[in-house]
Amino acid sequence: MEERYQAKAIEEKWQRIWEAEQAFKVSEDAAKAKYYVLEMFPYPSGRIHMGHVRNYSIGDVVARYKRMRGFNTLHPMGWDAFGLPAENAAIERGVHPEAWTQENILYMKTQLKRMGLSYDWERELATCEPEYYRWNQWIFIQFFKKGLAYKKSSFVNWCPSCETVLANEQVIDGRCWRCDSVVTQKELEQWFFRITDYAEELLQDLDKLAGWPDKVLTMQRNWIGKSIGAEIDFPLVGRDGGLRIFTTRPDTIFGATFVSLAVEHPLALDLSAGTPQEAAVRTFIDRFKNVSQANRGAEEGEKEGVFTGAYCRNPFTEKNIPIYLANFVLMEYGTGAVMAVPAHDQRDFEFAKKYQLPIPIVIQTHDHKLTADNLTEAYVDDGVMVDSGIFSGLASAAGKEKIAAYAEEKNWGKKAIRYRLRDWGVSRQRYWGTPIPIIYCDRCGTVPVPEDQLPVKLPDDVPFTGKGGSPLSESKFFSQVACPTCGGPARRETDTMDTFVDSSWYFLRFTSAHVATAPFDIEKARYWMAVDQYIGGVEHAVLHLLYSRFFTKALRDLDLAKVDEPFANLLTQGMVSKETYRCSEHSWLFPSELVGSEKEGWRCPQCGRPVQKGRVEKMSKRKKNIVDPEDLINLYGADTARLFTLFAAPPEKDLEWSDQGVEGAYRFLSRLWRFVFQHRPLWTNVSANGDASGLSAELRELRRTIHRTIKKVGDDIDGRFHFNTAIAAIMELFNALSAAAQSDGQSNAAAAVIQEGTETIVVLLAPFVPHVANELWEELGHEERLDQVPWPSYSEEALEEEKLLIVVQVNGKVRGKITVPADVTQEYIETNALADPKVLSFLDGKNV
RNA sequence: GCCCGGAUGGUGGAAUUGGUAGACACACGGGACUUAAAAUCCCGAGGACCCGGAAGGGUCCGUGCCGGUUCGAGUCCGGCUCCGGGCACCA
Repeated sequence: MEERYQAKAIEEKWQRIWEAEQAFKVSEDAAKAKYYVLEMFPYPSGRIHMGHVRNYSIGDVVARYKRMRGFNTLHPMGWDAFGLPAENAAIERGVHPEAWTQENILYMKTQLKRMGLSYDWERELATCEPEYYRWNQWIFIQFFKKGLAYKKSSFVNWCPSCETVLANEQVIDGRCWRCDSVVTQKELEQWFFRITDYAEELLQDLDKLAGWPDKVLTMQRNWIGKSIGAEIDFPLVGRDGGLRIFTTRPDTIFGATFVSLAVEHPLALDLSAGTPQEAAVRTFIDRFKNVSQANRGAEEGEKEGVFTGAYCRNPFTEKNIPIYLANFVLMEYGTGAVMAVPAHDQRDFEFAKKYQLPIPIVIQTHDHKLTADNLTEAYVDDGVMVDSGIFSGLASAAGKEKIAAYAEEKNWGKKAIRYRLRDWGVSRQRYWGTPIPIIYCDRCGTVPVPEDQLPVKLPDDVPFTGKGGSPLSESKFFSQVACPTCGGPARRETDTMDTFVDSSWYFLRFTSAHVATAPFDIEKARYWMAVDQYIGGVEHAVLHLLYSRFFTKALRDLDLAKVDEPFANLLTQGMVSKETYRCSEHSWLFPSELVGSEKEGWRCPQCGRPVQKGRVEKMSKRKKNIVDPEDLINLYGADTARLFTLFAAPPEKDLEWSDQGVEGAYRFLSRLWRFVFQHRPLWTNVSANGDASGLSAELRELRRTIHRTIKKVGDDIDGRFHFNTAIAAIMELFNALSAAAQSDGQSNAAAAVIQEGTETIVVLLAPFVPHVANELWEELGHEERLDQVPWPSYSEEALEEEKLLIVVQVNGKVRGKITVPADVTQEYIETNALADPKVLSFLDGKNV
């Protein structure tokens, strides 16, 4: 190798070596401590982007570091390969989703390999392969048998223009994400997973996840949304039965002056039958029933309702109160019926004002300042119960308990707990997903596909039209099937599964990626699970991470998984952003398109208008602020790309892209490279034997710096993930070595310490910039691959300070600095500190 | 509206437990090398002010704003402002 740093040749060389030697292949080894580090696997969109580079660079540092620390380290990679873009490509360009996906996987795999990521590629998997998705189907059937998968009719988001169901996350402000049509509601038969069975455990076990960011824990807690309250029956007046309501504020029940129902409530129409209100109610229901919840208020939060003509009795006040339908009541939460307490609930307050319903105060502030007249908004805080019969005078907190207990005693209702979490609808009317392995027979009903007939493969005779309905039903042979139970004519389910199913257990599959007889090998999973460190974007804080936790628990209850939680530690990395440029006339512009200069101001290439440097935003094609990792690798090499993304910001923070910063990273590697080749000739006769005796004070200090750096870099990587400060410390050490080499590069003693320092830098850099570190290690005359070198340990003896700098503060302000030998007494320091003239000048009186 | 984060030089960011604020890097300025440029190397730098011929030395201010605790606060407490994110009629 020559004296110029040539990233391309070095990187190709080491990637070849790692491949040939299967350097990162692992298997179970009971003798070694295991470590499982996993980055969220990518969707094969075509090319990797900077978010991937950042995510996988972070994971690779952890993997390589843990390996050097002696852990048996599992670091796999695969493809979340089902999903909509492949189907859209098929519709728009006539490529089969399978071909499109495989091509993308192939290309992205070469890109990842060029990053030098230390994956065990033998465990590679793609969720669109029948060998993978057959186990989605198998798990579905196990869930079905346990009642965890079930079918029910439910309202779904429906785009009338695309004629398809939309997932909640595809509805933006009540409109379709693709065509911008107003989303409606449609009732469809859908398959669900009973995730709500695990609501309480999913909530409780968040406390076990000490290694997760608080932010994510909070988001999951809110998503599960546990509410404690009571269900109480309000008997109907003039007919049998009652309305069961759910409330978290039973203490306000004496203030309930009406009841509100969702338009979907089963009794909604029935109650008005035969009353003068019937027509109005029918109109109201028709107006709202197909409108998605997000679109039900004409304006933000506008309350609307209609009287049903019917009454029910508040069991506590024994008064008859009217029943209304209201546009803001949700059928899916609670019971679809709400006791309305206008004085103490803002929605009910607005509703009562609008329809002139009474607003009695039943919770008073402690200074009794609420009156019917001065109430301008609902009083929703705690207080003292008033006008509440025998409960008057109780604090509202105590009242909640007492009222609920009283209702239970009288058999009017019971204490109840509700969650916002809904069961997980997994049916998708799509082609490119896992076929749901169910057969419908007129005689036998809903029958799962027998396990020995799995996988139910995707048919390849489906036209891709983009029209509504399930594409699988267009296949000539797919749907028609003999009933597995009776042999009679039957039809297959033609919906496919939500792709989140695929990603809910792939981390288990990685422990035995190619086992053909089970979703994963139980013993291997027992060895590797849980994932010790999971790394990915915060956008998955709820859905993917919650579904994976649910799957892990459900598979545990099927005696497959042996852990309660899949991911012991979670790191959510920030996004990669860059400045944008925008012309008022011609929208977003690439920086390279701009004309003019930084000093004179940039102008638009089309209209010549001045262009302002815009906000720093997440990299996106639309905003033209992307950097293609491939260009970066071609220009500087993978090591530079890795070094910059790791150095520019701590992993959990957003990273602002800087082209100059990349240059800086490259310069550092070049400088190190040159340094090694320049000084190596001096090291042929010396060896770093760690013997410090006879070294000058300067060299002893240099050795101290070396060992301090070893300690700091280890501490920074381990658990803290402060890669930016770890790299900064390495740079500091390098600066110190450079300075030493310049002032005293000739003596044998100095050469030995500088050699020790240089080797230390190369080893410490191995997790961050593996190619150049490996190459330099070899150039330094080492036979064994740097990947196999253990992480260096620091010497306590070398760390020991001989002299200490003592900062003397007077009233918190630095007034003097004294240097003392490390082994002196307290009095010695005090005496010297008080002898310092500067300190003295600030000490008019006594010292503390 | 509710719940989480965050705010430190020209910029990205350091400061791990309340103890020298601004490590490291980028950008910038100056110098060396060069016919020249690039590359490389060296030096400088928070702000205001003071002493000195100079090298240098010193004082005060300074971590979004106001207040508090403490010998001492970027760090802890109370009250705001702004920015980012999540949830959003959940009874």
